[in-house]
Amino acid sequence: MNNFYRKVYELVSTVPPGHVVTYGQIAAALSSPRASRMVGTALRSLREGSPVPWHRVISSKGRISIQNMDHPAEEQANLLMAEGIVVRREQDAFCVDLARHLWHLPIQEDKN
DNA sequence: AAGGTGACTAACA
DNA sequence: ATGTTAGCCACCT
Repeated sequence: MNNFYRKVYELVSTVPPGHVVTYGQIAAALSSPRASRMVGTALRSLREGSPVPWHRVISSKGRISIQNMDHPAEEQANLLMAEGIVVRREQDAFCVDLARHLWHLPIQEDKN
């Protein structure tokens, strides 16, 4: 099934406020650890009114790697900080304290 | 229909 | 240590 996007959205939606997940985590949960780019692509296609907490998804190094002009990294950083997430300002990008806020994704049932 | 493009990652040089 | 390269695979031209 091509519900890849939908799965991504559902998975991201399970992340509670105050926590973050990485693209790789989601990709791995969808059984393709290296398909993390697809996760980013999926989030990129989200519209403004989307219920999906896209801002809780960051790179494996805890950096905000967003490249969407409509929603600059600074805005994502603000959204995260509004949830109590510790966001540090780096030279290039913002950095989230993974050890502190990384969320453990719900375990996926094994395939039939 | 076929090929290019990524809001990524991990492995190499 | 930083810079490149290859793999991923659904979506867009």
